[in-house]
Amino acid sequence: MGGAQEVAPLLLNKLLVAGERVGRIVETEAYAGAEDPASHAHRGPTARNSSMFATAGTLYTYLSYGIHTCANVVTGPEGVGGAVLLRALEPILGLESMWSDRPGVVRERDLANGPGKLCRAMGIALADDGTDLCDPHSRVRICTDGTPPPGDPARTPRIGISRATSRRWRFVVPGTAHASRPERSGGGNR
DNA sequence: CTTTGGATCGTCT
DNA sequence: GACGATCCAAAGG
Repeated sequence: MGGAQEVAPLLLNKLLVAGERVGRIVETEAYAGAEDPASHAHRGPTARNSSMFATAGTLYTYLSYGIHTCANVVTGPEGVGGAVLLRALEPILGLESMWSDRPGVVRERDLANGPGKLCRAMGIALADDGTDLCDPHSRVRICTDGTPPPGDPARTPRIGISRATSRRWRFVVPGTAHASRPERSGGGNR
């Protein structure tokens, strides 16, 4: 496995499974280790981010703004602290559960078009931190239905951070209606 | 449509 | 004691 910024676009179009719920990943962000000032791993391992330093394929969940759970895929190698934040997905299976866990939502595309919403819709919690996403027996895991990652993912700066804002480490499936923000018109990709 | 501010709490300074 | 890898409702154009 390479660095987080290499893995992030490869996770696009993969399936995230949590119990009976399944969604297709359409938006990711890369966060590196000590070298990345915007990463939780920037200041080294702590009690909160310890699973970020685990082996590749580990789930790292954390509490955001005291309210929301966010989910990351650790990219390894062990001890580095690189991870990919899962920012949005397209609901595939288990829609009934998603609707009931997302009261007030009207449009299907609003079920999981944000990192906090994604965890809520999928039923992923802080307790799932440390899960082995590659183990077929895990409640939360990642697999594929054969759909390859897009050859030309949209690339933008990461959202919601105040440091290292010039790095364009956010990746989106082109044309998706399920990203956290609409496709910007006019295109243009580096 | 865009902008603004409140919610809420664990973690680190 | 301050600050978030966010979300939503409310208010303004």
